[in-house]
Amino acid sequence: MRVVDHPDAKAFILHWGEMGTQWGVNRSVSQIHALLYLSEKPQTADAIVEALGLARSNVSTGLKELQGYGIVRRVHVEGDRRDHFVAETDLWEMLMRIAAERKRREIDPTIALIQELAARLADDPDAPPLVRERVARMHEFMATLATWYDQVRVLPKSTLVALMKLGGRVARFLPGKSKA
Amino acid sequence: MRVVDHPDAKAFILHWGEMGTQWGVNRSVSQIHALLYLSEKPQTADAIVEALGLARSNVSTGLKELQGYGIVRRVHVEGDRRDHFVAETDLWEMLMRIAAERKRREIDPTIALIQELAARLADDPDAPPLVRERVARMHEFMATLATWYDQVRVLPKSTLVALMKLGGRVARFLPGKSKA
DNA sequence: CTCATATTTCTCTCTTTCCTGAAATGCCTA
DNA sequence: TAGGCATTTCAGGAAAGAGAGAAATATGAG
Repeated sequence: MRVVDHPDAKAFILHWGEMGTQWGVNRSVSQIHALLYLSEKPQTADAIVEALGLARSNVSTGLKELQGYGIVRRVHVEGDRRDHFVAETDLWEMLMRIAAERKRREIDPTIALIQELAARLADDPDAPPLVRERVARMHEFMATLATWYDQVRVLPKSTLVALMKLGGRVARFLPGKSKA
Repeated sequence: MRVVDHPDAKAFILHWGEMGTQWGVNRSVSQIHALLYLSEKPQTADAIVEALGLARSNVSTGLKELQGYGIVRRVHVEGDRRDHFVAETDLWEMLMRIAAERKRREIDPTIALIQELAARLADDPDAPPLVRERVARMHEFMATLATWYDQVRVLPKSTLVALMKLGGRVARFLPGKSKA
């Protein structure tokens, strides 16, 4: 019996697909990911085609995209020539990889562009002062976030989990916040 | 002279629009936001129409959406009957509000659904054990993140900024991590 | 090396989303 | 409360994106 035959599994996959579309990921890609996440054994592209009712070509593209994010990988199954695929099941790992890839694709180029705009505006006597300032502030803000992210991403997963469990209580450790 | 007449300001607005599309926000909405962010004075809807070359109705809808996110607000200008609009210029505030709204619209309903699925699967003897487990783990993971977020969002902005500046060094404060 | 099978690429169609212009509604002022 | 100006709603058309199927390419076994 296929995973997709269970109504709750199906509901999960469909919702995951919709969720994807709201974050700029195409529906098929998210659905394929959800299916693999719920699958016990590595799945062939054809099994995915059958389970989700998508075109073979579409599944191929989707799998490539998911591998690009590093959250799905190809595995070899003994005695079968076809490629099989499995999803990353550690959710922390999954989140970190998606974040890393979206930063690389979208955030980093944005920071680079804004930096260039800020630099040009700084030297331009015709630039409206407020535009100059706001673009500079935006660059500074995004660069700060990026730096923070780069530091946090390399922490061991166990440390991240511990920090998360700590929640708002991390604030205690700041100077002048020792009480709470 | 309009902000949009400066080439770098225009580049900023166009890029912001594209960025929006990649995150599921429509191009016009993001462009309107960028324009207001760079504008010194409150702008009328008609000024936005003229600056961005959009239809009046489209601008109206976009402004409503931005107000829904809480990052643009209507202001009254003395002696002018028309509505004027300004963007939130504190970038921390902006980010937090966008996060809050997207959580409310997309994440919370997702958690609710997955919780329900997990509950049903737990009672269903026909549910594949692995599906049961994976859905439960997904719920747990998202709920943990949501709880963390709820705790962090209420910290004063100054505390958040301080924590960010601390970067990876927060890890020092964890038990067993005193060195570093 | 050849054939069979698996995978990817490409183009065209279909769907969805976006945007516009017109009509309707709301609101202020006289 | 009537008239004008401002805003919103709505339905149709345009643009963008997703998906299907056919053709091309790659891979591996014999």
